[in-house]
Amino acid sequence: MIYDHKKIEAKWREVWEKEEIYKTSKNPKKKKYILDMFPYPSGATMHVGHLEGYVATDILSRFYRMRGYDVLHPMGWDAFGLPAENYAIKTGIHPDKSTHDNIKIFKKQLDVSGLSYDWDYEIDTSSPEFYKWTQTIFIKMWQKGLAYKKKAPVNWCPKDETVLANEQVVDGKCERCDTPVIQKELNQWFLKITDYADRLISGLDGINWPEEVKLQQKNWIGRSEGRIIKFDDIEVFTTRPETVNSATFIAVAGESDKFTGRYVTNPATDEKIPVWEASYVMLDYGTGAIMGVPAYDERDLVFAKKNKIKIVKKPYTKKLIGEPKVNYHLRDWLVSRQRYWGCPIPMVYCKDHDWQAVKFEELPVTLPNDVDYNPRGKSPNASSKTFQEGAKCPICGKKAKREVDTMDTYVDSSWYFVRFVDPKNNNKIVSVEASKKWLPVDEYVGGGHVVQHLLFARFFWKFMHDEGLVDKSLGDEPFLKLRAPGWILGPDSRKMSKRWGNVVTPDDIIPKFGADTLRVYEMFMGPFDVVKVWNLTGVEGANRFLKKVWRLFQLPINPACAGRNSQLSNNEINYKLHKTVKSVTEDIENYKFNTAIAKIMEFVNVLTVHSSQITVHKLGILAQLLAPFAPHIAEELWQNVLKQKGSVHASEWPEYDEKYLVSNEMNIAVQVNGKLRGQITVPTQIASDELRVKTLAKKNKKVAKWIESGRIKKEIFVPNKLINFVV
RNA sequence: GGUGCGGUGCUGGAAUUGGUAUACAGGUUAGUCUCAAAAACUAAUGGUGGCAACACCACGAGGGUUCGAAUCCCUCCCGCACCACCA
Repeated sequence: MIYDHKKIEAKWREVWEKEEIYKTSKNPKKKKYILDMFPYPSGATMHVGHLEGYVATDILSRFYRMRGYDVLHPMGWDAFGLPAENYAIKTGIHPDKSTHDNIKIFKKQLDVSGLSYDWDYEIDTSSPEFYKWTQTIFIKMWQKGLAYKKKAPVNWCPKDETVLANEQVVDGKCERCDTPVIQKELNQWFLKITDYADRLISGLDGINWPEEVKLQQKNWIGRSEGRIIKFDDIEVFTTRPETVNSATFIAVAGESDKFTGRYVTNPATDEKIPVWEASYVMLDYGTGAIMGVPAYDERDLVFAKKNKIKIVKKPYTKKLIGEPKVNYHLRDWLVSRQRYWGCPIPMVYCKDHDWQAVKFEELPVTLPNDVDYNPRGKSPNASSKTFQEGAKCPICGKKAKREVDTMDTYVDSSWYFVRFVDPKNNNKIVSVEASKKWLPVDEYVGGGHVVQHLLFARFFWKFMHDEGLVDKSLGDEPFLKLRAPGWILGPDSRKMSKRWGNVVTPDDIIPKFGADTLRVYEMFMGPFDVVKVWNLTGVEGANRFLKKVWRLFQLPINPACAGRNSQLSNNEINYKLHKTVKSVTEDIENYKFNTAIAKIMEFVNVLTVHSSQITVHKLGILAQLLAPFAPHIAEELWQNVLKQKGSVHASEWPEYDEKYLVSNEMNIAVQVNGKLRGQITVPTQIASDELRVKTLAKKNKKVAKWIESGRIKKEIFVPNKLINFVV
């Protein structure tokens, strides 16, 4: 029988679905919530890079299930967003239709990859059942004063005709279309994330995240401690108040560098100093004005020299003046979007009562279908004839006007992981029981570069936690552990893109090699978190490995002749078996999937060479170790070749026994002056006996040659490992 | 400019509580099988010298600590990522 991945994979996926082996426990005892960052179902198909993280969480989910954990491993769709709307403008196809068509394709791709999601927990942020609760949370924030509307200069993209958050402006350009962003005064809704700035920093200490991602969060928040000092009516912010007596000018934010003609008093010296406009001072940081201290600050020095301002260097003052103040780079989050395909902001405007929230029982405020979503500088919802129907002030009951803007899609992804634990609850965002059963997220996998998503999601969680919307006992961080897969580059070492024609999709690989090969290759490519280059010969290598495993299982099993035509004793092979189980277990826990596979390969090689040692027991363990990585072939081998009862994925993960991890003999390295000169093999019992090892080592011919000429000055003995003679 | 991460065979990478460098793959070469090819299998594969035993040299470069350094410290070079007039 040859390895026919097509037959095997389709067959087992059908069986798994019928037998519902991935259904989530209703009553978890030992829980693990394992989560991917959910995808935006775009028109471009998923490529092998997207799959990397999904395979990793699938391996973890299968592994922890086998270890007796109750696992929640859901998947859903970040379905609102600009691309679907832009597509609609171009083609006339409604975003709801194109998005859901895409979801079907994505889901199919995930399925053929053998991913063990429980689709009963699927969510879709564009469904009224979901966004009803997005609106609920928005209103709860408004009630707490955390959502407010104000006129503000905002970043405006003239091409997309929408405002952008600071985070969506890259080098002064729109992150989506690269159009230069302009400033425009508009009335906008903001969320007061700045109230949480300090907690968003301090919370990082207790969570298991990559240091670089934590650092990015800290930089983004950009906390700096300093003082506000008054120079007459001009306030400046400084982090070095002790240098105020050396301040020789004031600079306020301006377009070009020029003297204003004004002078103000330096409160530390009582001297009159000039007020300048300077382009290097930013309007929206601190007070928009600085004190110029050319003696201690490089940029101030450059400015002073250029404009012939005097430079004075005095020792620091001991007495600090001004008021202590903490400044942040982080701004309040602008969430209004003048767009259609998003969650409507559930607010109404009443002439007498200003902005009011729609009553909870009237939610959701649904997106109208009768809109013209061509951009005309205002929200498409304003063009709907039905959208304003029934809008009334919750206080006086008179007719009111609905907010026509929608929310930034980052709002949806800021709390979706909460909804996943109780996705069908019609009465609450999430029930207390469900939140206590599963939250917080234990393993979160996705791009570490998404600073904003992680910051916003932590902010929402902290709010929900403070308000008791999720149980307070769950702590105030939502993602206990985070790991980010490294990019997979195309075969030409460039980022996969249509433009380069170097996109590799699962459909390019699975029909020919199978999902198991794809999964094994992706995990074997290199360390999970580093950038890797796609290489087809590597895929063939992974396929060769699975074929080799297949052939190994076809060999006759005959325990009676074990040890007869093999140089390996039972003890030795048990040592290798148990060591493999130990390392694979530890490697999976630590996301070291590449070395886990390498160790399985080593064991396969051992069994292939010493085929007389093959037993059902050993092959069974091998199939189990392989199961998280290559679920289909493992199942076929487990059930059909080894005739085991039930699914390998429902079997109990093998335990290793410490007693087998001690072999009979040990290799001791012998060094002379730190250089390896020989090796001796000694019985394990004496491997830590310095005197006996020393005696044996000196007798070794190769070693003797190097020590005969001189007297041994020193001997260093590391038990079980090595002995070093210094001559 | 700042901060962080990294640099190991022909290639991807193992090895980091200091203790036998190059696990596991990929590639290449030779061989077996075949009319031939593919597949599969076997062997070799860091460099230099040597028939060989063996020796010396190699973990970006240089230095240091140590009996012993890919691993720790210092200086420099290179690459990647994020932030960037942040007062």
